[in-house]
Amino acid sequence: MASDHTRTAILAAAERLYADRGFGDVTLRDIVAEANVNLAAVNYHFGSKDELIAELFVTRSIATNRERLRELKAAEEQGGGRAPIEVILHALVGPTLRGCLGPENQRSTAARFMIRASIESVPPIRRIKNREIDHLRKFAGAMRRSLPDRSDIDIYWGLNFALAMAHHTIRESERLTKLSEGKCDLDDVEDVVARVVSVATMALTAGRTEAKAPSRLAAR
Amino acid sequence: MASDHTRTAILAAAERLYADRGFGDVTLRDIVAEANVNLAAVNYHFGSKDELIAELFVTRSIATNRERLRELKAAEEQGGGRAPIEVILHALVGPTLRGCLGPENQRSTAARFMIRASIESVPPIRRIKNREIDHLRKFAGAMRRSLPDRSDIDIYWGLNFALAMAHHTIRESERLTKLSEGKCDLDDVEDVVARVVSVATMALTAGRTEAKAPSRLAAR
DNA sequence: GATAGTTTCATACAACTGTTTGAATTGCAA
DNA sequence: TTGCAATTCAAACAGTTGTATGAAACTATC
Repeated sequence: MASDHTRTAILAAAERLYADRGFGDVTLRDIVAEANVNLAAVNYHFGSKDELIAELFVTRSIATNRERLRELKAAEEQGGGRAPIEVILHALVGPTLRGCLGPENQRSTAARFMIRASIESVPPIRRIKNREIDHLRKFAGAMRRSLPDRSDIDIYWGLNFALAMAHHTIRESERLTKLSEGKCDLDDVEDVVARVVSVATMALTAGRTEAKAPSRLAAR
Repeated sequence: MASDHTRTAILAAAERLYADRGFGDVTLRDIVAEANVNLAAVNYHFGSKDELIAELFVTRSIATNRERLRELKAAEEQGGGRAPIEVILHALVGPTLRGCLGPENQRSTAARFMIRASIESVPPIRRIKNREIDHLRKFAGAMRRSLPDRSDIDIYWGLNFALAMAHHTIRESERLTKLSEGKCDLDDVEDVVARVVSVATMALTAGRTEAKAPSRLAAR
């Protein structure tokens, strides 16, 4: 019951501050000042600072994961249980990239928070990330169904590289912009997604079939 | 002058502790206890905690960078100013991967420290990383010479993806092992390097020439 | 062996952290 | 209104942090 107003205000303020300044130098006192609530409110409503961070991260994580699985499921249903590998990879990296890149001024606080979380990775967040493996396994399964002639090893490496490119591009987007002197346009999110998916697809299909047609050809 | 013994002991102890437990929860008191020196010694010899961390990181960084440039230069000289793209990529990701992967028990403290630095990225380290762009530009230059028909945009994206795969694999090596149930062997460093180089090469040469022969064919 | 410069040491300091406390206030039901 | 629970609040707490101090111990030079 109750208005929940304080709770909400703390969550919003914390997300904003963490997104802007990182976990390292944002204190509870900064948060409650920004939220215009009393210092003790954080411990009253959340138990501890770590639980506050965890709640923020979990909320955003399950939103992203749900989005990913929604795309994946739709693709597999349409393909009769077997989706093209590009579509699977698109479902894997699309939601994250779409959430975390794009014009900075229209990037949501939630997105900027998740970028921070991927850069700094404080203990409470690291604990949660470890539980993400089950979620990734679902994608590995879909990839195996899509490319039944590829070994598990190759599947996992492909999955790893796809996530690598997506996350690294998010983490180091500033550096890539500076390095390329603006030539790499990170605001064109769909182009970034297409590049990541394309390379990951090549990684998974090289020396086997054409990149375009995931097939069930010869075994290794 | 002087024996430098204290200085050295502090550096060694700090590197070991940071590598094992992360920057977050290693205090100066932990370090001086491990090094068997007085608390004030850190400030006396290094000025501040941040300067100690910075010194550790720059030492290791320039070692890695020197190694990378050595490989790159040798390759370009042998190729008469133009090295095959695979060899350039090998010089880019090889030293880091070789330093940070491999059987855990024979992984150097320096390597484990650098992994930490890439995961946690505290302020003094972040400041130094920003100066790494000049170093990367040298590789971009070599890649451009190797693939003169590719646009700068593609070069930078290829560079970005190569670093992405290498660093992410290091950062998340534990997770990949767990996810693949040990099927992906991260101790076989040369296999990992080959995989990263192979995928990055494909990314840079796809739709242009065969992956094997970096050539000077038709323009885009 | 006295002197000057460097290095070590125990200790204190000042600031900041997340958390707790217990009293005041609020909101709502009877 | 009365009573009771939920919430807010100011204040203090307990712990830790990096840093500074000034005296002691050492080292090498003359």
